[in-house]
Amino acid sequence: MTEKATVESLLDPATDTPPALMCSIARSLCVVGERWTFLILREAFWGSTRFSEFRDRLGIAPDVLTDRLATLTEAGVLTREPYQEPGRRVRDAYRLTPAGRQLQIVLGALQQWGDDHLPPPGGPTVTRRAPDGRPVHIGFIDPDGHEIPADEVEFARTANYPS
Amino acid sequence: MTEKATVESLLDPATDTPPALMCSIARSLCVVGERWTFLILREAFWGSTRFSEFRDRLGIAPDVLTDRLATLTEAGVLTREPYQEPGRRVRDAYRLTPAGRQLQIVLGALQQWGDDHLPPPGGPTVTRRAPDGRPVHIGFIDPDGHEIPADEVEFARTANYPS
DNA sequence: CCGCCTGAGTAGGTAAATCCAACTTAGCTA
DNA sequence: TAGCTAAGTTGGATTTACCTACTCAGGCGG
Repeated sequence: MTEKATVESLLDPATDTPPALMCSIARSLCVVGERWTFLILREAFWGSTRFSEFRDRLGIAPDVLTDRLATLTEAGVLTREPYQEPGRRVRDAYRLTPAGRQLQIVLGALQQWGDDHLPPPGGPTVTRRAPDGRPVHIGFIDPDGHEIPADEVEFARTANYPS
Repeated sequence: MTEKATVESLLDPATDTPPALMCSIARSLCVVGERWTFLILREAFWGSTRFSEFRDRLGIAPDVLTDRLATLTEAGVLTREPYQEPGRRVRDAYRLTPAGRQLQIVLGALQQWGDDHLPPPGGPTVTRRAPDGRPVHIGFIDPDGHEIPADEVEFARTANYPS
């Protein structure tokens, strides 16, 4: 990982990547694992679309933001759409793609863990609710849509797992 | 974020942290958001407990590994336990705490997203199965244990959300 | 047309994190 | 007492992040 690891480079047999770096978690982290990326995504979920919104809300350096937005756009997590307010010039809006929206589960899981184990004074800062108003949590689910307790889930490497 | 952001520093009113950095996601990322951390946790879930196991499986630099293990131990995600093989000297084993085991949902969500959107050639490298053998996925669940589709979940900032 | 304003970056220098290889240390064994 | 090994530590080079200032393009007012 001396150079910036891309998904392509991890999967390229020519690079002698340690096998353990090739799993789905490592590939996801190539896209979303750099510093600031999850926070940028969080802002995108709250509705930020413009460069200056991300920069101002997060206090991130502009060159780093440029880099992260490019990585996310190339990976298909965000799209750039030309966008024009009346009487303003055209500019780009960064919006979540369907693939990006599916990262909501990852963000929600991080949020849930932080609420449970690093509680802020004053209680949680965000709630997740079903249409009927009841609280929603994140967990493992079987094909019928029923929760499976975490300690009953069996993880197994497939034949395709890098040895 | 010029110095290493700790959970304590984010919550300390004396530091003028941008408010958006104080949510549960940001606090979780102080613990698990640094480079290598998720991969170390993945190895811990697969059963690695010793310094050399993490180092050799991941190819991580030993000084970085020392730092990450210390961060995770201080945050209560791992514990150090003295451990002795017969005929060997005592050494420390790093094991997941209950709080650490709950990160399985975050890792599973990353894995699921990678399998869905950055598919490896040859199919998924890991499966998640219920005791009856059926596949398990990760998603939103109501208090009765029934799945809620992601697009029906409403996220709302509470009064405690930093403005 | 001309100068000004604004959003969206780019550039340059500094600080910090990472990487890599070599070295140290503490117990056990011979 | 010397050697072996796991678990780090240390020093120096490289990469990444940070921060400030600057550029660039389009729209607007005059």
